[in-house]
Amino acid sequence: MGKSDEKYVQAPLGMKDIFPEERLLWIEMENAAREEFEIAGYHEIRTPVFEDTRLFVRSIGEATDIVEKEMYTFGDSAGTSITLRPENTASVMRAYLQYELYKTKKFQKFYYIGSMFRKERPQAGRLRQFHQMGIEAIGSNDPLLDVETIKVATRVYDRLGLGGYVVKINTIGCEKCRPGYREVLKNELSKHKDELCELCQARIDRNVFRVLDCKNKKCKEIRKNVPNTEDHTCNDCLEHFKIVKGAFKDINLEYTLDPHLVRGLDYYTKTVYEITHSAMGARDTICAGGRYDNLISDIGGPPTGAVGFAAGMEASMIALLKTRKENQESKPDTSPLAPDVYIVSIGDESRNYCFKLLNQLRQGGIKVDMDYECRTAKAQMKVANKLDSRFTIIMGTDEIEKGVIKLKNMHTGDEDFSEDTDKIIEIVKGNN
RNA sequence: GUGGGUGUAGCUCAGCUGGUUAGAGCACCAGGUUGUGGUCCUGGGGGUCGGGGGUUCGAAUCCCCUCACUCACCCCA
Repeated sequence: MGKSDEKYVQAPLGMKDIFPEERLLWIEMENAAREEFEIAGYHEIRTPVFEDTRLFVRSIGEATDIVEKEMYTFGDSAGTSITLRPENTASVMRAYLQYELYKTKKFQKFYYIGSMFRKERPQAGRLRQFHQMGIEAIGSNDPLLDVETIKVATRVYDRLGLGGYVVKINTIGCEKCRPGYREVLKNELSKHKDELCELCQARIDRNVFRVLDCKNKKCKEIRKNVPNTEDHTCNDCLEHFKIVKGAFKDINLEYTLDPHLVRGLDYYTKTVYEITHSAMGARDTICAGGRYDNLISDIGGPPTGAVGFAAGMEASMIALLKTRKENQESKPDTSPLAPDVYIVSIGDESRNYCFKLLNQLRQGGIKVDMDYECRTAKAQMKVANKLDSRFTIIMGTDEIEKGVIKLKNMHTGDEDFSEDTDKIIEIVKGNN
């Protein structure tokens, strides 16, 4: 079969397979996240991978690129429009609302880890099916929670040994002061419209805040003379932000104030933040989040303060791999995928005997495998070596007749005989 | 959606301005060692040179189309 064969099918664009070796890193990252999340009192919620399309349109915002052109939207047989989740926050809020969790316990903490879907052109660390892990603290306006969520994210990275990340924070105001600032920005920038890059000219009407983080030189020049976010933020938001900054100091967490930091999703209010990593290059955000006090009311619930983040797992992994490579971390002596024992069967007549032994050893908790290709003893030994098996058991007619098991230590080359399977299990387990 | 780059063996890649049966390293398989790995030696299998069309006596090489992958932009994690 060739790649031109009409039967040949490959994974759709932007979809990736993760094989056992790479999966080890995923497990490591997931475990680090789970442990830190649980330590901070966040518990896992698993929401459906698809939702009613309206949920995302209302929460993320109609005019965002995600909703306009990046969602995987289908009609089901009943004619309702469903969409593969492009992010998880909306779903968590929907669940909070749907089960009226606020009635029994207003304040709740959740975390999630899972696949998200966005139909965009894939590139480094960005796929159409990608993975995010994140936390949400729902039901409180406490600024301390803004900082808590950031601290939890950094603890996950610290646990993984990812150094060199930068925490950036900003406030984007609330529904009271944000519209006013939007108008001021529009007016100011319109005066220099001709000097702005083509993209920013469009952004003035579309999403004026985006001009603030444009990388174009001229745009950077122009916005220097534009009033700052904080000048147009209401007292409420300023006070909130002040407490946030103070809390950073209290727990010795470093941050960079980035007045140009904006968010692309409509639901953010007040504090927004990003964690970036230099190993990434052009697109350096590995984690982003903020407060979204209006999201729940936007989808029909009571006014409810909430804050959280989403970390891109592929992006985080690229950063992690790069720093590990730079630090030249030594590889473990034994492969985590290696079996403890590989059974070499000599002669077809011994195979059933070996299969029985294999199952006895597995019953005893030993990671053990054998040859299923009826290969020569030499070939089986090679496989054992390749798998990095610590032991081999060599069984031929001699051993079976004598009623013994021949155990070979692959590191030392020593061979031992034993009549007792339990003794074998003991030896293997004692040699970790 | 826009722009650039790349498609030759399972993997990483050679293959000069078109010239005989398309190569290397690694990996794989077998033998050397008739029941024993990691080193070494010997041999072997595997490619319609992404696909289609064109130019030519002759195309992996030049031209066109197409597909795939990849990087960047937009946007976002």
